[in-house]
Amino acid sequence: MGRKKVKHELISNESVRKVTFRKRKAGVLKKLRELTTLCGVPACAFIFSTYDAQPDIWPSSLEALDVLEQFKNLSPKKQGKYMLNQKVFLRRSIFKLEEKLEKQRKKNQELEIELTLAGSLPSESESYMNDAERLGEMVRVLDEKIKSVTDKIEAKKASDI
Amino acid sequence: MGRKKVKHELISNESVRKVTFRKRKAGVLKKLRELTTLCGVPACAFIFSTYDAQPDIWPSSLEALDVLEQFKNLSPKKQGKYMLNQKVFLRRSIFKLEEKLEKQRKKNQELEIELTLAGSLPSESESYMNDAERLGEMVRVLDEKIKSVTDKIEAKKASDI
DNA sequence: AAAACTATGATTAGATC
DNA sequence: AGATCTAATCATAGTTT
Repeated sequence: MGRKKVKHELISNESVRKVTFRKRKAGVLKKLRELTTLCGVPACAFIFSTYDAQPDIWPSSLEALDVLEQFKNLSPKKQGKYMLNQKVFLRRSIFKLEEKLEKQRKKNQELEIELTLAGSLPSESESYMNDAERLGEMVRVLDEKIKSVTDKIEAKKASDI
Repeated sequence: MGRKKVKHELISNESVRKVTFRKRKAGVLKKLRELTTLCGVPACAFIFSTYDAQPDIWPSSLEALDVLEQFKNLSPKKQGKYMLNQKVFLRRSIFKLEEKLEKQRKKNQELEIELTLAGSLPSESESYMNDAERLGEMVRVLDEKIKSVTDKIEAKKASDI
């Protein structure tokens, strides 16, 4: 796209890379938003850019609620009162967590600005390790999630025999 | 894009929606892969499609390792022996988790196929609640992650006074 | 139902402000 | 450094196989 075809490898020029990152990040997130809107499918993305202190997380939990709302519109007749109550409950609890998250995020940003000015923020190599740690933690979380699904399926299987 | 401009709302026709989902999911993931390759930035995405039993998770942890490798190429002179050792350690532990994950994923798929054939897989409304639960869990994980960062920053701040 | 095609709308690389 | 522009490439909606 654009004036010239671009090789699929790391952009060597640092300033070009940064500009490309900002442009394309916006593009990817737009595409993801369109996918969720057009197809009524919940989705999220994490981008651990070294340019920003915090990873980019999309969408906000608040927007995720809108996506869930679309499921409601999809098959309204299949929803009993119990289901509705549970949904209201989940909406509330997720909303509360969202508020807490937003507050802590702001607090973090303020602290980071202070620390950057004081010149005491982690070095480049340390922030690299942070990315590795984050990915490791993510793998562990996925591991647990998949285990819990396996357990549920096996429990259901056992109860159906 | 394409023959006609499309409204940014849920596609009402189910078969069209499914086809669009497959096409656009591939597009989004391609864009995300390009972003990570061109800009040397770790990223991942989760798509909780109702079409597939398992959520789409991108990329594999294995590919995430390649992304980390690019950081190494970016600033090789800044890396001490200690850093390198830690990286090797993390690579190994992540690789082990990846193997475990892949095994469990396969096991899950087999069980799901069995259960689908037996007609005992969760109903549509139940799978909706699953999505809500998953999102809730994700918010909780993010909450914890942000808290740990806050704690680290505050600890560092205290030690710098 | 899935893969290939293709006209056309969307994205973006490089240039310019 | 960041916003805006636009030529050129890319993605995809609708169509066909």
